[in-house]
Amino acid sequence: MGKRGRSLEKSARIRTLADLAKIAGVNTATVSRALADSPLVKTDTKARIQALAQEHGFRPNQMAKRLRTQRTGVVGIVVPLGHEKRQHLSDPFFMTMLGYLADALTENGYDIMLSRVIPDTDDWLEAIIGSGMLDGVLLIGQSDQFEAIERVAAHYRPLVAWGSHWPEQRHCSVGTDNFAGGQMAGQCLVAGGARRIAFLGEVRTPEIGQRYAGLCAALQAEGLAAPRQFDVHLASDVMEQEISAHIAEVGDAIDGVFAASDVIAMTALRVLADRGVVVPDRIRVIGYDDIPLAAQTVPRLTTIRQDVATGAKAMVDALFARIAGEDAASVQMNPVLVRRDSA
Amino acid sequence: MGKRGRSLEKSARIRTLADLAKIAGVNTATVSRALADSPLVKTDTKARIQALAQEHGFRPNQMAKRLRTQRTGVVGIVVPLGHEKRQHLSDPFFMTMLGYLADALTENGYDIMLSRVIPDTDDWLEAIIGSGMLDGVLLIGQSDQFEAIERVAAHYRPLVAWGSHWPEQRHCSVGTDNFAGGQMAGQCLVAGGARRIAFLGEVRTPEIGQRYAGLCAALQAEGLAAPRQFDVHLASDVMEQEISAHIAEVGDAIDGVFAASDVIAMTALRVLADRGVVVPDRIRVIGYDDIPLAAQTVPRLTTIRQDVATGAKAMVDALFARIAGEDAASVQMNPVLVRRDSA
DNA sequence: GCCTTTTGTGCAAACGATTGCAATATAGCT
DNA sequence: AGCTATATTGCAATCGTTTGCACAAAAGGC
Repeated sequence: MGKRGRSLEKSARIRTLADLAKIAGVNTATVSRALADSPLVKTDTKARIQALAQEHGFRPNQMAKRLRTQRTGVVGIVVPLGHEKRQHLSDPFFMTMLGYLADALTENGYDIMLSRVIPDTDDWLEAIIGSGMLDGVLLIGQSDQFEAIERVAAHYRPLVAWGSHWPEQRHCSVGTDNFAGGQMAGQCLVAGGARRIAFLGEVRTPEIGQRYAGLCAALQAEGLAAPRQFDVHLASDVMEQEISAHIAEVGDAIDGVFAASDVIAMTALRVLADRGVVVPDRIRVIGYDDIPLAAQTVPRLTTIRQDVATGAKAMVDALFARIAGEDAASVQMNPVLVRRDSA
Repeated sequence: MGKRGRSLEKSARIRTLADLAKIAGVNTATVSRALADSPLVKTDTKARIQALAQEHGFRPNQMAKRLRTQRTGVVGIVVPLGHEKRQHLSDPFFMTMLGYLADALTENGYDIMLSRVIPDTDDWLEAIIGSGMLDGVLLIGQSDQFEAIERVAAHYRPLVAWGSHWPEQRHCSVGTDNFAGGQMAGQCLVAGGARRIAFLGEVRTPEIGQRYAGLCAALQAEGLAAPRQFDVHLASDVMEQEISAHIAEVGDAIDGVFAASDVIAMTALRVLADRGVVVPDRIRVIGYDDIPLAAQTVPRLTTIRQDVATGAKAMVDALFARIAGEDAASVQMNPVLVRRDSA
């Protein structure tokens, strides 16, 4: 006839080290060490405490642990959306990257804190870092925030960004050689017979800007006219209209399209199909990234592959090195042309 | 002699409330209240302290704050991958969902902790919850972990899952009526003239199982034969081969395909194109989800839309209610048929 | 047996914030 | 001026761990 009816068997829940210490008849210190599997505590005491913990489903409070150890075990993954306010966290390339990063981090016992940031104030990165919650930060893409990243990198080491690398750059970045990638795309289009080429994508961000630069260089090397460049927003609801308008504008004046990403390329493919333009016969199309779905389009998309898996691994390796206080240089990987049916 | 003091502008960094309190000449309590914009502290003191904090770029240590307040301000987003060990966090539907969830949570001042879990031990959810790091948990998909979720939901309230709802279910779920969606898909295929239908997808998870059940019901209502069902793995590198094999196996025996997700449908479209099968004339294809890229396929994919945006909002609303101690019922939304060109 | 080592445990001080309560300064009234 | 009500600020306890150090018990050496 106890008043508290529901706590039948299990007496008060074990929530803290102290609780557990009490029922184990030892000090919290011992419990703490036992759970950490410290060699300091006697083997049977350890076993007994661990069993007790298991039985009561006890898990130490992470907040307290982190406060005490000054190690959070959390790394932040941040997607800066500076140039693309309406974009949702949905670009398949970034998402695949996120998946691999998540894998690598979880494997190493780190938790992930995800932020999708629209850099409105200029201290967005400082805010994330200064919260004291993070052992390190991974940026997926530099967006148009190169300056902000540089500034922070000057005094904050455990920071690695996916993206471009510039000669004078201070922050650690991992990425493919976008200039080379752009060149390859250009050469591929030209080799297929294309002469008048359009580039679909905003060139304001370093990554895409370099791809565009590579394309220009390739065309120039062949003695061809500079490409026409069109801005394209990544928000899915406007992209198709924009591309459609651009294609309509250039009409027959082009015979090749280099899209800044596969999603853009796929949309372009769709728009061209609508207009009855046969790809690649009439217009050749090449994308960038090689997202999984790129192999499933009709026609299959020719594209420049960025190897996400090794890229993610490189990012995490670099980050761990920097967390450990070592130094880690930027890495620039080589993109590879994946020749399929669209160019 | 002047005392050592404020003249050293660049002196020791301000890291703690105490540091700031010292240079402000007040107690930590006042600083704490000032930064929290408490009405208890005098307006000018407040302003002075805030200015000082700003100037030194001071941000309070979150770990300490959370330990003290017992509120973490973090919600966990967990993607259970029970039935699909090789899947990376990459299904566009889940990713779009993640984006919307991230938006809604960040808007409300919550941080996100992302876990991609392969439920190897059966207390994976307990482990996540018991860490004391999370104010609440959002599950993106139930996978085949219905039992585990139910078990935890019995004693842990702030938990909301995307997925199916069963009559006897205890945990709060938000999702579309998958049975109805399956029915709609079936009816659409039949209305277009299809008679022998294949279902592409594993029926082990409740969500997809219900879609399949809906399809069966629709066919039965029309007096048609039961559909053929094929397992398909979500890992992108094997999916195409699997589907290809399945299509080859049934050969001319089918004239309609209902894919459990748009990604599967897109791959099916590709496979059919390879075989020279004209969609929808020879085989009609319908997908599920309506991911952004579904509108960009050739031919454009007919599909059953799940409204991610309102779904995510509903999940977050329910979670907040539950965090606040209120009760929130499961919600089941109506899927809608998006008729495009593939069926 | 006495004096070192070696093992195990316990004590208590951090970690850096928040907050109930006490204390003081200021204002408001006769 | 005297006294109360109110606006500010300070004190100190607390959140739940970890860990340096002291300490006790057992073991080893002579």
